[in-house]
Amino acid sequence: MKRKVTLKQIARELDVSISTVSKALRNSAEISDDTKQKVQAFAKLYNYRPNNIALSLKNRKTNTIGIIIPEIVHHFFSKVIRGVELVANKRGYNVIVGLSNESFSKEVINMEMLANGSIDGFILSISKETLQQQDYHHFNETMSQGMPIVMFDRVIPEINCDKVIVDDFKGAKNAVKKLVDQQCKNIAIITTKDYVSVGKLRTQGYLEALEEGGITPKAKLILKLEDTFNFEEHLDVLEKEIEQLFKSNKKIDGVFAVNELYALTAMKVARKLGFKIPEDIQVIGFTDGVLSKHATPALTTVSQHAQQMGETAANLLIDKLEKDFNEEEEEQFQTVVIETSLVERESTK
Amino acid sequence: MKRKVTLKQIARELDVSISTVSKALRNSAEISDDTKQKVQAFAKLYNYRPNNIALSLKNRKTNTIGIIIPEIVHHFFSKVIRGVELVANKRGYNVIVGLSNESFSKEVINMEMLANGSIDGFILSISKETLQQQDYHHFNETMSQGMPIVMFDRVIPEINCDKVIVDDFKGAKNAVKKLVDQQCKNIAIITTKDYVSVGKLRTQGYLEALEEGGITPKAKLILKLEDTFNFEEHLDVLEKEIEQLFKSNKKIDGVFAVNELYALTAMKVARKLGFKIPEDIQVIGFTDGVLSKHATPALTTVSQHAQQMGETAANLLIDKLEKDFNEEEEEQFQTVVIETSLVERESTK
DNA sequence: TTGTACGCGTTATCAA
DNA sequence: TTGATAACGCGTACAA
Repeated sequence: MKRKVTLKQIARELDVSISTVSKALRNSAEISDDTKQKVQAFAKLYNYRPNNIALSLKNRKTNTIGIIIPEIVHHFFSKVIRGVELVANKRGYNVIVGLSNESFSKEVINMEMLANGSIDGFILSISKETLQQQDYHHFNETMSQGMPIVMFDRVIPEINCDKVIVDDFKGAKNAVKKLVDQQCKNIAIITTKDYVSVGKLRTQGYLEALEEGGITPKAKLILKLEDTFNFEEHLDVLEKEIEQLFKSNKKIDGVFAVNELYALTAMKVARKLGFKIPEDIQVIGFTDGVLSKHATPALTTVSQHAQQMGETAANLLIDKLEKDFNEEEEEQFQTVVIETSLVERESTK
Repeated sequence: MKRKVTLKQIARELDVSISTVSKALRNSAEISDDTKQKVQAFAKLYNYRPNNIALSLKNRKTNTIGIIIPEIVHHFFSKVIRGVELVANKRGYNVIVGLSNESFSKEVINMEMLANGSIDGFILSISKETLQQQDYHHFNETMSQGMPIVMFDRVIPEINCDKVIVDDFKGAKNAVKKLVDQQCKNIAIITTKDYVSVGKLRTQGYLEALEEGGITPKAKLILKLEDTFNFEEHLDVLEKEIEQLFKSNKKIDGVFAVNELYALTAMKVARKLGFKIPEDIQVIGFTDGVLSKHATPALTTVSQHAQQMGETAANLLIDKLEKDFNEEEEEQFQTVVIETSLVERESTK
């Protein structure tokens, strides 16, 4: 079990100095062709590769991006990672993943762990608990130490950093507009409590689409669910909530759900209650998941273009990392909005 | 934009030596309480944290695990990552992710990149292209440099390393046995070409279950699909293949599919052809995905316990990393088999 | 009780 | 053309 070969070992073996070896390997003009040949041949034989850690220490640059997400078993987030990884690799960076598991403390710990020299910058989406507690000191501290952050999807307007977001408002509005155009008169929305920024924005889009369609929004058609509750594991609770919605509003003919699970559950409950989709009730979800495509009927959705979000975030971050610090007068932050698109499937007419 | 504070800066500021600061922070008995207090207070004020990279270089240990997977937008793999991350974090390690995208060259490049000092060991699942080409030099080279590898799911028997696998054979056999017990007489299997080891093993399980059930396997009930082809994006091709299977074998009353997509597509096609599930045809899939749970009807599956695989792999790797090298005479490799379990839903009686 | 020196692996600068 | 030295940030054995 041989260790990785180092410059020092090559130097000793060939009876030259370390710096000669280093220069020879980088094809420096200072070194004679003779020595270069000798060194390079030896290095090749022993498969020499510079040690990344040593380079990181010397250059004070790790060429590694940290990505902190609330959950990885989730199509949206795994697609974002794929996008980040794609761009990162292309531009010579590695990606190190931290999961907050929607917990504030895990988010903080993970970030501190990585911020101590392991990475050059963060790409992250804020955990629900953090959003709820509104404690953002760790973001500000990280940035004040000169480590850039790019936030995506779940972002905070008050924090000064690059952001990549979906146009939640417009995406929701277009979706609901579609329902209005299809002659739906009683359109319900299944959404989250307002502290989840995306839930709030999507609700606003819903409201505006109704207004523009000449429909007066009704409070009882707005179902706001506590999103910290783990519905994935307690589907029955979710089903009851939605069943209640349908039962107390028998004229519902359209549903806009702010995520995939809500949408699918709505379809399931509706069917159970004897409604036909899309004949009696049309349903649209807001998601990038796989469930929609394979559901029966296949769900019409607002696509978020998750991979593109990841790519954009990675490019923003790396651009910042590689920017020449001299030329910039004032630090500039951008917010890139990724346009959504409506993917029409079978749950709408 | 202040940089991260280092021992050196604290030393200069307090007019003591670097090592005094270092010792004071680690609460060494050598240092006077007075100095300790002073140093610790200052460190706290400036939020001093040791630089991970420097520690890695010094200790020749990064406390980071590299995980290489073929694809991240996939429930099985993302669940494995979650398992790895969970254990890794608990034991003080970070996780750095590399995607091979099912490509041999990307797998090699990614591994080389990480093997040069960035990580202490690998957890990986082999790409399809690598399996097909049967070129495993990069695994052997990595290990010969003293970097341990734990393979999961897609493994190679000939390679000497720790492995975590699912009992594909038994899982498949149990599933098919279930169909036999339910009085299915014409059970088809939708599987992959044999170079994907899991496909092969699952096919063998299928065959043995039939034998034991007193059913003679028929070649025309075995559909082997080219798995390098991207069915997810060309679903119509997959549908045609399966439709063909049903049409030329009208008596099919049971289907065992080696993955989620095949199973769902089989259900879809069967329904299209007028069959009822599970009345006319019962279907079982082999997967850990979400689609199964939310499909209509919900799909009975062989669960692989992906997260547990990840946890097991991480524990194996870290155990090896932290093992005292003196006490070991001969390097021992283990293969841990994770038992599958049959999750019965609505697609079987 | 404090400080000096060294080494982890690399590169850049300067001296020989 | 080659080599010695310093530096990146840290911890520790040893000297003062």
